[in-house]
Amino acid sequence: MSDKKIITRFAPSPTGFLHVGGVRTAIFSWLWAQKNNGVFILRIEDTDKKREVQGSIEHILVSLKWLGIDWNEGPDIGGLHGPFKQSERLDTYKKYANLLVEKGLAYTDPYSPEELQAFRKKAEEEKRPFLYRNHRPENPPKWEYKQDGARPLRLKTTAKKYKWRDLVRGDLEAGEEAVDDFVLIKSDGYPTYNFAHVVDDMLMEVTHIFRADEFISSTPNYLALYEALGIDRPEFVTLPPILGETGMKKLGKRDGAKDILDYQKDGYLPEAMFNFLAFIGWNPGEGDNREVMSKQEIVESFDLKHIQRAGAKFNEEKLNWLNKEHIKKLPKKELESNIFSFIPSKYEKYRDSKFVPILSERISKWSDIKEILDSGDFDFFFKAPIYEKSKLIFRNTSVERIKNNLQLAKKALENLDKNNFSVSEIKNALMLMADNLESRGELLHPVRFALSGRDKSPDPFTIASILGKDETISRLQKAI
RNA sequence: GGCCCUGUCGUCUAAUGGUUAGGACAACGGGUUUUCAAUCCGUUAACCGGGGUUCGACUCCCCGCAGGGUCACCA
Repeated sequence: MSDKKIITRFAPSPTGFLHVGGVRTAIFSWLWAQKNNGVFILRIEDTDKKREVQGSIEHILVSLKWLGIDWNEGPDIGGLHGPFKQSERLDTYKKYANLLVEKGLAYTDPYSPEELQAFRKKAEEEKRPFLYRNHRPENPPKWEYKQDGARPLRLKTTAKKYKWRDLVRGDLEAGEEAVDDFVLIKSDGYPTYNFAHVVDDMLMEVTHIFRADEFISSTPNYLALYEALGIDRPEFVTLPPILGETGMKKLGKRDGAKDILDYQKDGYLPEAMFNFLAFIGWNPGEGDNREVMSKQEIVESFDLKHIQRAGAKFNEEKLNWLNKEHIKKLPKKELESNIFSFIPSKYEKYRDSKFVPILSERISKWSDIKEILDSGDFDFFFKAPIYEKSKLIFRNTSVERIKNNLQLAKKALENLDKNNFSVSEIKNALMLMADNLESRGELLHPVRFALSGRDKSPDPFTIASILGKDETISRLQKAI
């Protein structure tokens, strides 16, 4: 590789939200730029006025920022290679379109949409690929650029095989059926993606193009355009598809490709999301078994060599696990403030440091907190439990004995300092008692049940500590 | 149908001719001072098939098979 500055880009179209596939592409491009001290450009491909969705540019910027993906040049901050919205670059496309017309490499499409459709239908019926160049007009009208109602402009291609190198897939080639006279400028005066991205990547000096593998089949067309414009090819880095969890098909909106910001709402950590997405189609390889990695560690380890070729299924279970791992790494303060902010206001009473440990070990994402509290499993902390006598009994210990054991426990706890009613103090006191008995369970189980009134709950020491000395003693007395 | 891509445990993957095919998630079993959770330990589980090349193939070649992509005035 030369000492040329590495420049990558992410070029979404503002047609809605960013889903995991798009973000993954952004992450890989970003990583490669970071890794090489290069430049990462954000470009908005708003050439399809019909599909454009209001507000989606802002939404995209917010999504990337949430994940900690920043750009050196982009629509909001400008930069050397601007403007960064294709709708603001129409003169540029027009200029290069004219250049191709002058060279005799582009021509006007004289057909109506209906005529085209008929050609296409015929090809399909004959089970042949549709090739526009089979219908190339003899004497096309002179091309006229108009904002609207013009004739489309097409590239005049040569039917030939193309070969190229992909940094992930290796040497690729395609038959001449893969090349066709595609549209450069649409009848509304806007360029197509196929034309605009090639011109822009050239002018923005992009060195590496990261994109998903559905673009492999159109690469010969791009190669034809590079030739026509007389420019060098950039490097191609093809990413494997992300597949839906159910099938083999590419993850689309239908089978759950969510807005990446939905994961923020669900309470996933951006670092975990980044980590997870970076590992869809990449890993550090070479016996490096790390999976829980910080963004910085990923940047340092990132390479093109270990980008996968085969598609990978989106596995939410693993995402949950990974998110939990990242939660565990959070500093105490940050853990607490996150948990507090995800406790719904009607459960405000639970916004207390005492609840942080028992909540944090039971969740894999912040939104699980609401589920736990909604389930009522923790209600007993603020509501006196109602006992079902049979559940107080431990195995086949007699009622008398249980009562006696509860008395013992109560006595042990009464001796503790009210102001130092900590988990470890309580544990010491109760264990001392329990160890004198036949089994620890015959003391610990009734105590836990007396405090919680539930089959399942955190351990008795933790509950007692949260309830405080007075409430603990009172519940024990009630149970007795 | 043409062109093209892909193929290791259920899932994500390591391995670049020589390993008892390794790790992680999930599942299952057990331990950890009673239950849940957490944690620790362990178990089950894979090279798509068939031919070659080679002393030796998950790794290289060929032929199949299966899955996917693409054939837009969408990106």
